[in-house]
Amino acid sequence: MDSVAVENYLKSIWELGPDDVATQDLAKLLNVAPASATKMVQRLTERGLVKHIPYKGASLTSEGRRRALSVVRRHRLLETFLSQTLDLGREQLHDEAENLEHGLSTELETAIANYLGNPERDPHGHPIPGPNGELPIDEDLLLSDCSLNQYLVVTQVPDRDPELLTWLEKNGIFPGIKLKIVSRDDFGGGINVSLEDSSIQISTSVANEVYVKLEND
Amino acid sequence: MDSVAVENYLKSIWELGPDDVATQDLAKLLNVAPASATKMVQRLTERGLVKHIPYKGASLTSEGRRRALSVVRRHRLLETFLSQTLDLGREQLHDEAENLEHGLSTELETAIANYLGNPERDPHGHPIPGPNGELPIDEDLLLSDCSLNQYLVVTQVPDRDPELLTWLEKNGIFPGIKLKIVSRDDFGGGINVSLEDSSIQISTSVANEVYVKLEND
DNA sequence: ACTTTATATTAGCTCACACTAAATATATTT
DNA sequence: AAATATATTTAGTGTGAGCTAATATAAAGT
Repeated sequence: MDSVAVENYLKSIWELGPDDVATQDLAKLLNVAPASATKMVQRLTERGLVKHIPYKGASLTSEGRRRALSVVRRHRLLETFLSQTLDLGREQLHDEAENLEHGLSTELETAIANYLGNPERDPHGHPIPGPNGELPIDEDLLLSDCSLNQYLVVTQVPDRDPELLTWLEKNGIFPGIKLKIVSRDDFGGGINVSLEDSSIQISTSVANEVYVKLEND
Repeated sequence: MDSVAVENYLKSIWELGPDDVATQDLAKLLNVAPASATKMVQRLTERGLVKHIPYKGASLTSEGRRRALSVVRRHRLLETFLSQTLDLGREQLHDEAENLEHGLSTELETAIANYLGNPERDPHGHPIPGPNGELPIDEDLLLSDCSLNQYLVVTQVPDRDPELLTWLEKNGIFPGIKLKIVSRDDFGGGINVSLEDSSIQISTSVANEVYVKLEND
């Protein structure tokens, strides 16, 4: 079984991937010194889980990817399970799942998946990999890329930043919500969207983390 | 925060306690070499969590006990939570809780406790310590100590051995079940009990792990 | 009381995973 | 193209937690 550290590295490389993951980005995400990340990347390369081109970047081998997606699956199933049983705010889910994911046995993973009816998305709208690491193709659009006046439905919000998530929640932006971009401020100033019964301004950086689909899909 | 290893040692010392816990027993319970257990006991003594008299045995300090009971609380809450949401067999619960207990944050612990209505016992009937390490006095009687023909109710069954637990379950022995000892075989041969609508023989070693109370309490 | 046996501890090693400081590559400016 | 800046890797350490082999202590048997 992979150690907690190994699981976290694999997951992080996957999140930063697909390739040329920079040592520094990895180190920052995991809160370790860059040298520590280099070292671990080398260990993982030894084990055949990572391919590393020194001074260029790291990427997962197919086995590494399989294991990374297993962690992601456990994480997202746990988020879904916790949000469905206890009622925690969407913004607490991430950290709790992060703590528990490493201790979830295959049997319990399966039991939870069955209990939930094998969901395809977690409460943030992120797709849940299958038990063998299959990840459905994600065709969602970046909110910031959409044209004006299209009828859109929010499909995914970011999960890592509780502050941001609380803000989004408070302003009615979460998976399933319908909205429309009504105008675009010049010079990267953000976009103005109208929801069911409110309208708000969203900065470009936030709009870059929200995914949507066309309403009639 | 205590490491997983430290939490496991504290919990095991508590389980084997209250005092003069033998290095060997600890090592066996944790599947490590005796020397490793000695080493850890010394580290814990350094940290003020354990009192150790060399060649005699180890015991928890009050702070050590507090932390051990925190682990036990998380463990038992998780068992209860899992058994209530998913329906796992009583015999799977222990191992799953064992894996997850170390990753349970205080917030989630509280959320689960509230969700469950702050239960006092887990599915095996073991008392759940309070959030500050208070453990209610356990007045249950050992089945093997009870007299013949008393009306008894099972309160606790062991949780560590899935085989045994499956056997007990199959023979109708679990918390809440009423029974009566009808006779006692000589020379440690066990006891014969009658349940609602069956009667079985229970070996002394098993009867030493089942607790009961008088029916009218 | 002495010897044997069982149990504990110490000594010395190993591995995983972190760190800092120093060295080396690569990228960016001037 | 040289000089500077940034990113990455190497070298060297430390700590936690495990192991085996050797030694010490306590308990039991003669």
